[in-house]
Amino acid sequence: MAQYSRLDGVFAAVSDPTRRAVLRRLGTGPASIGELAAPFGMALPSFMKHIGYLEKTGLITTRKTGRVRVCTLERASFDAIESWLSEQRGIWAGRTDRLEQFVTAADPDTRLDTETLS
Amino acid sequence: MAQYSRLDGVFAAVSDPTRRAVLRRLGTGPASIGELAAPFGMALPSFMKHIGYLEKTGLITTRKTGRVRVCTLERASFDAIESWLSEQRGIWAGRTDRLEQFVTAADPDTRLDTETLS
DNA sequence: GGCTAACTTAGCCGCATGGCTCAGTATTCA
DNA sequence: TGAATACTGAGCCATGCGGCTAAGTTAGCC
Repeated sequence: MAQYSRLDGVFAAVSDPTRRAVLRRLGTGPASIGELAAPFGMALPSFMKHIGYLEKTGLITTRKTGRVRVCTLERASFDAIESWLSEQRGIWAGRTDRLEQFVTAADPDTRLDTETLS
Repeated sequence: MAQYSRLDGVFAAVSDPTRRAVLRRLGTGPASIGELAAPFGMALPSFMKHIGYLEKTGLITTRKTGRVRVCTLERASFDAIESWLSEQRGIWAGRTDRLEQFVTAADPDTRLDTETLS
């Protein structure tokens, strides 16, 4: 059991203030590592871990051009959170059937997470 | 500042599949610790840690009656997630001013210049 | 070629998380 | 009263996170 859901990673990634700040900045457009790291009084390797985490969970993508790595926000990955919220709210409303739309339309991980409980 | 910490905790709490399952179950109504723990092949003290975490972050409240502790979902605490999503989407849309209502104590990174997109 | 900028890799450290067991406490029930 | 139920507390352990430094690599420029 304990199947890993995409949600695990997404929520964990978003639980850190540094990473949320990065996501916020990337919401305005792509940026390089150095540019993103500048506002934080943090060693670059430390900052890179955050970037690596965000990329691993699919919240951002990166591409290296020359010696500069550019990060781009992946807006679609936020849908997992939205879906989860909708699911939860659907349960509160007492109509689980309704959210089948969201869940089945989402990625396999979300489905897995759903059937973990029942 | 320091209004983050709530989001930190909420997202961290929600990043665990066991805890999400608990939240889902509690969405249908209050339940005792034992009742909640039953579906998981987990020692009770381990499970209690999850409950403690959920309570600490305000996602649930608990009350002990006799020897049974009953847990209740605190729906309002989900608003923090909703607000954060709204903020993020607001940034994508290029209008930060609008979401000032939600995020009052945001940090300096929230500001951005209106350029691309409407 | 040689210098600098922009990462990148390797490795260390302290603390928190998520699991466990082995008791202990407090109700409830026969 | 005594046993069973339902937690609760203490403490151990492995892993992972978030920070650091030091050294290496690659690209761009004079």
